Amino acid sequence: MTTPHSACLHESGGFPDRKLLALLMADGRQSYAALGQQVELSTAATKRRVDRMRKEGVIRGFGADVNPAALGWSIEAFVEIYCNGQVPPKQMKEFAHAIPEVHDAYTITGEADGLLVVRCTDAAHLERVLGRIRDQHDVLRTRTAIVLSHL
Amino acid sequence: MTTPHSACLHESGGFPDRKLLALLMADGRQSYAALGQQVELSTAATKRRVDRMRKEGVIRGFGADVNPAALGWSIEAFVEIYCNGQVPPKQMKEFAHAIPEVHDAYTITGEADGLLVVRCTDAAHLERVLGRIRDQHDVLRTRTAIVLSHL
DNA sequence: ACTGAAAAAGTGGCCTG
DNA sequence: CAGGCCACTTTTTCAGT
Repeated sequence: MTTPHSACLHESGGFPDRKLLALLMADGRQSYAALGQQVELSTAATKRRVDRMRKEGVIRGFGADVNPAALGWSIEAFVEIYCNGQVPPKQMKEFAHAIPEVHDAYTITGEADGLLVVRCTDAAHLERVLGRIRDQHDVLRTRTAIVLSHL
Repeated sequence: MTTPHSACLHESGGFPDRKLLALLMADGRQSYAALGQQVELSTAATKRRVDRMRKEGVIRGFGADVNPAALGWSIEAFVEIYCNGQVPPKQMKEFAHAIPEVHDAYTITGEADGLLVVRCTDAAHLERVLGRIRDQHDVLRTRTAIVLSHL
């Protein structure tokens, strides 16, 4: 579910909202006062807009961008999974949740049925995780691409 | 460059740092006071730790998690690119920067040479972007997987 | 929608273990 | 050093216009 309930920014007055989103994506800890100056709105008006966008699901939340290497996750890999017959997204989700090294999971078009983003501490760890993925029911095979550089 | 300068959390005293990172990843707008309570540290000590982790590059920044659909990006796709000979990451980076619909770019191991994460407004838009990617020098072909669901 | 006052959060100094 | 404490500034929040 990528689109929760309401979706697109209504065109009327959508301009400050878009700018607010850009500013918040660049620095999610800015004060409402600072944001307000940049969009030429009062602090209160700025906060109301941000609160509304949060309630609408336009803003899903705020997070920190943490260097994975600093936490010991030195290897990142994309793992395509090829399944037996059709695999409902629900099942994908469940088994992705069961493996903590899986940081993102998608169902996709094309040859593969799913795509996992996996983070591991080292090659041996990745090998073990791939084994666990392949041991899941209905997973026929995997195709792994290790990230060499992130641009 | 995924690892800027210093990297791993020093083990001594690394515990509150890890917890802080987890808390900040879950909600990057919490106050230092609230964070401090959860790690049983004073407000000032909490801020000092967060500031240090920012300087060290452990925390790269803070951002808002924005629903792409709300901005009109209704299609997301992974595009593998297959190149002519070897392609230096620098070149990948340059051409990825040249196409604004490319939101992430990786060089990877395996059959493909690179992987792009692309966001478009609709199928026609995606088709145009794929055309532009294929028109780049040294790009032999692409292999696209459109995201059906994000788990 | 703006204003201003009260409450809360951010920031830096200083001292202790 | 890293942590707690304290004073000072900025920001947020909530009244009453």
